[in-house]
Amino acid sequence: MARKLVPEQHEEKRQLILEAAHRCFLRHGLQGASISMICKEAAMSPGHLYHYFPGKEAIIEQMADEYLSALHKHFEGQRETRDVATVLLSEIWSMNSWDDAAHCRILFELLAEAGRNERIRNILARNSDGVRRLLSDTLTAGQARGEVDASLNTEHTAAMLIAIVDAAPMLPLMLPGIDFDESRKLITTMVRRFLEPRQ
Amino acid sequence: MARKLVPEQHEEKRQLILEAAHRCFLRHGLQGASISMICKEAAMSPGHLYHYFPGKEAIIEQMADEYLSALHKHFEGQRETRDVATVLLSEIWSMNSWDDAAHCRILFELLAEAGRNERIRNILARNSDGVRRLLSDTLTAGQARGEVDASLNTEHTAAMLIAIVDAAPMLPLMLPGIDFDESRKLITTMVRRFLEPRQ
Amino acid sequence: MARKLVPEQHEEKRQLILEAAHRCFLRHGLQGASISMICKEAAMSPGHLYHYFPGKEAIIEQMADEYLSALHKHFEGQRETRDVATVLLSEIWSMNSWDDAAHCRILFELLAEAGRNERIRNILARNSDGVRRLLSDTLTAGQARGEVDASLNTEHTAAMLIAIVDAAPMLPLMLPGIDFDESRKLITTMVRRFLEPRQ
Amino acid sequence: MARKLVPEQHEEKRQLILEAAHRCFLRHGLQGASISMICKEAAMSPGHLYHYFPGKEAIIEQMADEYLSALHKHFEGQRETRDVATVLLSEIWSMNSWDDAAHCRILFELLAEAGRNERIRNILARNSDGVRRLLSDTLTAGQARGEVDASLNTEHTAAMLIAIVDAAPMLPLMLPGIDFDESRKLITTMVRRFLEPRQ
DNA sequence: TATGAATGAGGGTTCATTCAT
DNA sequence: GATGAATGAACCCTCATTCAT
Repeated sequence: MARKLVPEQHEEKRQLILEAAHRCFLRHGLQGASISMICKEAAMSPGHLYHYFPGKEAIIEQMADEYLSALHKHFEGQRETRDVATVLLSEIWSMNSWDDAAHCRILFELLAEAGRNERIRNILARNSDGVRRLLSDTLTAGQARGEVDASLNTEHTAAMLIAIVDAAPMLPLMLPGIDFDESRKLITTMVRRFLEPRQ
Repeated sequence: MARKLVPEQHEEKRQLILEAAHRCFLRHGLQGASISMICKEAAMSPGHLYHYFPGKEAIIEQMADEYLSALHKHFEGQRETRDVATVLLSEIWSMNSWDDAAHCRILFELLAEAGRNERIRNILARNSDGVRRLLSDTLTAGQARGEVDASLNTEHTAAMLIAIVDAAPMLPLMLPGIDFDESRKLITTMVRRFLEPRQ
Repeated sequence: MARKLVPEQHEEKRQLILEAAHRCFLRHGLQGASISMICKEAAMSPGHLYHYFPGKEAIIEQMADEYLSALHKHFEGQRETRDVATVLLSEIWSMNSWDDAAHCRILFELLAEAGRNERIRNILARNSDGVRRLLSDTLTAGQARGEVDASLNTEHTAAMLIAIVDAAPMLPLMLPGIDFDESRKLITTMVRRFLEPRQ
Repeated sequence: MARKLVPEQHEEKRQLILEAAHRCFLRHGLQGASISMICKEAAMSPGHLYHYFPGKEAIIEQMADEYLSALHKHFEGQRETRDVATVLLSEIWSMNSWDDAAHCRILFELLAEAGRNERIRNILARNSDGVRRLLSDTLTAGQARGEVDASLNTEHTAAMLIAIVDAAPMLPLMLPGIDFDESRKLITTMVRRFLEPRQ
C-alpha cells in the first residue's frame, strides 16, 4: 500500500536542482542568484525545493563540492601517460574552447566566497588536497625518471600548478582577443620549461 | 552664497566613500555589501551618499577602476631594473605576507563579476591593457638584450604573466598551510625559467 | 477486501495525533506549532494525518475539548466528600508540582484563542458549563448543610471559582520563586474563608 | 542646512506602531498578527517599520512592557485610600464593562507566550514585581491598622491577588452571559472576606 | 492505509533608492 | 551639503494543504 521510498528519484531531483542552480550561479553569481530564480530554472516551487535542500547554503556547498571534484577529475586515469606536463595540464587540454572555460568561471565565485566563508574554504581545500596529492605523486615519479627537475619541492609545485590551471579562465576576461589554442600552448610551454631538469 | 572652489572636498568625500566600500566589499563581497553597510562604514547617511554617486554600480565601477590601477602600479618606475623577472613580478615582491595578498582578494570578486557584467569586464580589460603593454615592452627590451627567449610572443606572454600574478592570492585558499616566501620564490623561479633564452 | 471492524484502530490513531499535537502546542503554542512538527512528533506523514483530521483547526478543537474535559474531570466522583472547599479545589490538590501546572499552560493558549475564535470560545463555554453546574450543585448542597454562606449566588460563585483555579498556573510565571505547596494552601484558605457562613 | 534630529517625532512613530501592533495582536494573537498586517494598520511600509524596530520580537516586547505597566498603574496614587480591598482591586474597579476587560485579553497572549519565551517571562516578572511590592506594602500597612489578618504572608498574598485580578477577563470567556457588575462585586467580596481579621 | 512529492501564498526581513526638510 | 524618513519589491524560507501512487 505504502509507496516505497525511491531514493534514486530523490537523488535525480537533487541533481536537477544542482544543475539549475549551477546555471543560475553562472549567470548571476552565488549571491545574485535567488532561490526563486533557481526554482524557475528547475521548474519547481520554492516549497518543494526546500524538500530537497535545507537552504541556499546547502545548495551552494554541494554544488561547489561536485563542481570542484568534476573540474579536477581529468587528472585521474592519466597517471600512466609519459609526458608529465601533459598530465598536469590535462584539464586545460581537455577543454575545447573558451566556452568550456567560461563554464569554469564559477570557480571565481567560489574563490571570492571562500575568502569570507569558512565552509566554502574548507570544501575548496578538501578538493584541492586530492588533486595536489595526485600531482605531487606524478611529479615525484617524473623526478625518479629524470624528467622533472629533482630540486623542486613537489608539494609546493603541485599547489602552484593547480593555481595556474585554475587561473586559465581569467585570460579571456583580461585579454578579450586572445586565441584559445595559443594560450593553451603558452601555458604548456611555461610549465614544461619550469619542470624540465636543469643541466 | 555661490561656492565654487570646493571640488577638492567633493573629491575627498568620494574617496572616503570608495575606501569604506572597499572594506565592505572585502568583508562581504560585491553583492553582499549593502549601501547601508557602506553608509555606516563611511559614517554617512544614505541620502548623502547618493549625492556623490548615482548608485551602487557606480561605486563598484570606480572602486574597481582605482583598485586595479593601484594593483598594477608597482610595475611603473621599475623599467630600468636589470632583471626582467623581478620587474614582471614586482607586484608579488612588494607584498610582505598573505595578509597583503588577502587584500587582493577583491580581485576575485571582480573576476566573478566581470564574467557577467560587461562594464566591469571592460574596466578589467582596460586596466590590464596598460599593464600588458608595459610588460610587453619590458619583454621586448629583454629580448633585445638577449635576456629573454626571442621566440616568445611578447603580447601573449605578458597576458599570461598577469594572470599568474593575479592567481597568487588563490594559493592560501587552496592550500591553507603554505608558506608565503617559498611560494613567492617558486613563482619567480618558474617565470625565470620560462623566459630565459634556450641554448 | 472490505474491512469494517477497525474503527478502534482509527480512534487510536486519532488519539495518538492529538497527544502529539498537545505536546507541540505546549512547546510552541497553537499557532507556532506546525502541521509538519505534529507529523514528526506523531511519526506520521502529512498526507496520512489529513486522513484522520480535516485540518489543523479540527485538531486544535478536538484537542481543546478533550483537554478541558480532562482538566475538569477531577471534580467528578468527589461529590460525596464532606468538605466543600476540598471538592472545589480538587483540581489544584490533584496536582503535585508546578510541573503539572506547567502542563496546564495550554489553557492560556486556549483562553487567548477563545478571545478571537468563536468555535474555541464555544468549546470553552460548553466545558465550563458542566463543571459550573457541578460546582453550583455542590455549593447549593453545602448551603443546605449550613457549610456555605447562604447569601452567595451559587451560579456566579461557581464561575469565579473556576476562573481562580484556572488562574493558578499563572503564579509561577509572575513570581518565579514561589513555592507550590504554600500557594496551594493560600488559595484554599481564601476559598474557605470566602465560602464559610458569616455569623 | 542639515535637518535636526527630532527624537519626539521618532518616539511618536514608535508609539503609533505599538498601538497598531496592540490592535493587531488583540485581533489575531501575537503569532497570528503579521508584520504586514501591522504595517497596514499603522499605514506604513514594511521597510519603514524596520526603521523603528529591529524586528517583530522587539515590538512584542516593548508592547508587553508598556501594556503591563499601564495595566498595573491603577494601583499607584491610591495608597492613602482607607479600604484595603478597594485599593487592591482598583484595577477591576476602574473598568466599566467587559469591553474594557476585553482589552486586557492581550494578557492571555502574554501568559501563553511567557510559558515558552524567557524574555517575555522576564518582562512579566519584572512588571509584576513592582506591583507586588506595592500590594505587599499596602497589606502590611493594613495589618498594622488591624484591618488585615495579621497571619497572612503579605508577599504571597499579594502575588495571588495579582493573579486573581488578571484572571478576571477570563470570566466572560467561560461564562458568556455573566454580568459585569455582579462579578466585580463577587470578587471584591471574596477578597474582603479573605483579608479581614479573624476573631 | 500510508507515503512523500508538490504547491503557491505568505511569513519576517533587507534592499537600493528617493524625498522632504 | 546633509539628514533620516519613507517606499515597495525582492530576499530566503515555512506554511497548511492536496495529490498521485
